[in-house]
Amino acid sequence: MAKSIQISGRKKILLEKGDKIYQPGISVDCVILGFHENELKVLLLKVEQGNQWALPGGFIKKNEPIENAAYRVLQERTGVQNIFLQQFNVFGAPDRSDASIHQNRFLEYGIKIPKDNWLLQRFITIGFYALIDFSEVNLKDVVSDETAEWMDMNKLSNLMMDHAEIVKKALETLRTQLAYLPIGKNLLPKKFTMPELQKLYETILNEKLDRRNFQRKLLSFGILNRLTETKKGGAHKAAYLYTFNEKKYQKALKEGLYGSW
Amino acid sequence: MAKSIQISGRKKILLEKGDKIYQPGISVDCVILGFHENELKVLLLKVEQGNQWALPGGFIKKNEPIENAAYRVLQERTGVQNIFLQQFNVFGAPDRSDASIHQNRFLEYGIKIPKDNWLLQRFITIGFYALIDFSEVNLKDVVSDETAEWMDMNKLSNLMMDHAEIVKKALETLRTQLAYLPIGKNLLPKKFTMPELQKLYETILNEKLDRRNFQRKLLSFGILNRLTETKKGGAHKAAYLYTFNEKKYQKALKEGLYGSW
DNA sequence: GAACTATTGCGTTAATATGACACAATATAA
DNA sequence: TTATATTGTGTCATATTAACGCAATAGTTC
Repeated sequence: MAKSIQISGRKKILLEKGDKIYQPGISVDCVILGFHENELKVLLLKVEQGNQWALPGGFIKKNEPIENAAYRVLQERTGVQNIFLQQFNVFGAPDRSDASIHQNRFLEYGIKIPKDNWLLQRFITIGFYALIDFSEVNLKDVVSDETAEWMDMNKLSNLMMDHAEIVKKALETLRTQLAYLPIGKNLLPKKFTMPELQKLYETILNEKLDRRNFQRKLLSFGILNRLTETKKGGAHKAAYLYTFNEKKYQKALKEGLYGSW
Repeated sequence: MAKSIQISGRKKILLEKGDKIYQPGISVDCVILGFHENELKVLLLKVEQGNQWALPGGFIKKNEPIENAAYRVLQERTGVQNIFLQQFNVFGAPDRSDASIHQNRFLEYGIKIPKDNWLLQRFITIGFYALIDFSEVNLKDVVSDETAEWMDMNKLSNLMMDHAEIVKKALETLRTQLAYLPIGKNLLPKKFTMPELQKLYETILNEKLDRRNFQRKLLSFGILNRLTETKKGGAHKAAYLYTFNEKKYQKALKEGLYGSW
């Protein structure tokens, strides 16, 4: 009970005086992607009212770099350190904001809705996508009445506002980046097998790939180290384990996998 | 003289009451690219004080789509209709803003600098890049004391604030997009020759390309129509003129030039 | 513990794309 | 008319990609 009041107090301060701390009219929203049981997952928060889901988001402090704000959101929700984080698009349709949630909160507090309250204005949001290792995530509920949950990318429904569009754009961006960036590292555990990596690619691209050609292509990038260990327990021939070669991986991140033209 | 006062009055209103009209703390900046005499050009504005140059930028009206704001800037400066316009990155380092310009303007007007004036706050800017046909541009000076000028991409200097970084990022984005988007259409006149198109690619990529292989590749995309006309007057063998096949071009814009994977 | 099964590692071949270059055609200039 | 630089078209060797074969093997079944 004490905790609830404390949280409630924090929310109330944010509601009424957030504009003293944060940049007005701008937010960040994170499309946090993980890979589990051959499914691409998105981390979503259940909003208090209704049966809707929202992307984890936040505001930018008055003196804070934007990436930092996105990183804060990630830390609060997942606790994961090793994260691939990248802004991909700004969403700013004039009617995208939905003030009703904040209005309802005023009603909860029994406060008359202040027409010029900062949260009731138009918000432009900067979309970030994050790739993280599902197995390292410990879902943290910073705010007790918000439930964080992994949802199947293919089974999303009831996303609030324009969040479905944001997720869609994030996935599109990831697909194009896949062609010239080494993507697997942040989505998979440190050690992984070639079939696992392939499943990840197939899931993102929503397309079957030839096992042998896939292996040849990824090895040709020269960013993988094959270990002597194999992954046993899989009821069939054991697959070799791989790790990313950190040095070459970083180089590929900067320069891309191809010389393009 | 009357015009100058009128303009001055408009500026003063923007300065003092812009926050009633525009979203606070957010701007758009446009990297307007043109191609002329085998050079990639950027449209820049000379700022009043000092010997500095700035990207054409503007603010977002309270009920205006972001793209619209960028488009307004383009229209004001160039008058061109057929434009490729795309947001590519948000720039929001806390120290990127430079309030001194606006502060000086207050001094000009003999007004004591209001500490909480909206223009003196931190601004986050959304970078757009635009590709336009140089030959169609009529540089318009909306504000009489601002000079708009095409500058060589390779000879930029004295850009204000973080505008050099913004231009750099725009060029990087253009280069990667070149690999899977049909770029030439908006940068060239309706009719153009293969050597001209090649020069454009070479300039953007900063790299020599083989004439014959280039032609084969671009024709293989199937987005060009060869006309029966040739471009004469070039002191040597006349080159065929081409146009973009509008239908196939639009399709390629959406789906990319390759199937990627 | 021998046979079975699904999966993995490693390889081959044909089709396609790319890179490097040769040669004939031609619009202007000399 | 000839010279010259540039364009249109084609060739060939090489690299990359797509499609597929076969032996090895971890666990399962009997």
